[in-house]
Amino acid sequence: MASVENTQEVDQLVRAKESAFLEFIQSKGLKTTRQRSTIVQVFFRMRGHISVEELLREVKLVNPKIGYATVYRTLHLLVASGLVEERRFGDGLARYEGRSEVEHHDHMICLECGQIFEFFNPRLEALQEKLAEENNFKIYRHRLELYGICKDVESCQHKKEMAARKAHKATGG
Amino acid sequence: MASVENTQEVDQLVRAKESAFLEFIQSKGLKTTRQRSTIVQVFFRMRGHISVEELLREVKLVNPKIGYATVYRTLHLLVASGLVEERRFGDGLARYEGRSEVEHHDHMICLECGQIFEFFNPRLEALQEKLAEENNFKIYRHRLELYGICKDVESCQHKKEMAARKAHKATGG
DNA sequence: TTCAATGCAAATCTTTTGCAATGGG
DNA sequence: CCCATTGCAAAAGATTTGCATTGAA
Repeated sequence: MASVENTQEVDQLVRAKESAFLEFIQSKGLKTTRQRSTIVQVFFRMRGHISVEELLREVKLVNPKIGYATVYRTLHLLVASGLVEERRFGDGLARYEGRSEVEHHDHMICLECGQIFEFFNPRLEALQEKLAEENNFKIYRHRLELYGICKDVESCQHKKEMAARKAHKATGG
Repeated sequence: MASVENTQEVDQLVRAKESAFLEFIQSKGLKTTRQRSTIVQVFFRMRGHISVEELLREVKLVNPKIGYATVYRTLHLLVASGLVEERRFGDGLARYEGRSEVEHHDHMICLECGQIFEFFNPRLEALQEKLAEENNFKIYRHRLELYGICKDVESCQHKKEMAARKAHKATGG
């Protein structure tokens, strides 16, 4: 689910993110370390909604001495810096997202294949603002997740229909 | 946050919920027990977004012998029966909601006082459906949570403003 | 009588923390 | 040099599970 990429484009993005992180680190009077550098670079080279375990696995390929604690601590710093967002989709473990965090977006989660799609709609955002206003509520942030079945490459909706038909056939005859 | 009520109306609702639960239990070939009955009755007598700990506390007032394990197990059955919904608002512990689950609704969570408000808007629902359709996605369920500051009885927005002003005054002079 | 349910404690899983050793500024 | 950071292991907090005992059907 969380793959690693290597292109010039990615290199550039990783460098930009890392220097933004260093700026944050320094602004707080904290220290730049080999471990933090490794974790940040590996993180931004990954794509998707990354769990701590997934990140640690990749980090260990670069430096096997780095452990859970440092990864957790660095992720917290990344979240504090605003470069990364923490999300929870209900399976009890945090996931971190940093690649496409520039613009806010919402999520569609496929219950069949586990894929997570991102989307954004201005009307939806506006409507939420309007509703909040009507209720004297000031929104700081929000979270919208649609859980269902996607019609992706492998066509989960198709598979689902086939399975249902098969089950019906089995019980019916 | 989770209070207990006693009115004829509530009695009736609790009885209805309990018999629905018994029906589910029996349909699955499971057994009705004193403990399950207690937990279900106490749960539906409570209001709000109930944590396991809150529920256990109330349950123990009725039967102190009942422990965490049984409460967890019964809540899972309640969720499986469709009478109760599990929610997670990001503080790392599950909350259960059963009282007003008849119609779907979304949530506004006040970051100041912790209160959780429920709301529902058909246009919002329709817009989500439309977006999903455009993306060939079939929604089974969704979750929308607005995090911010409420303007409730104690006026969190007012308190927030005062605090900011105070801080400004302190640093400014 | 039979097998699910209970209650306890132990185990699990994710995340955090204490602390001695390390290393950046 | 000073103090933040690391790495390990232990702790913490929420939830699950193993198992002997209890109790519904």
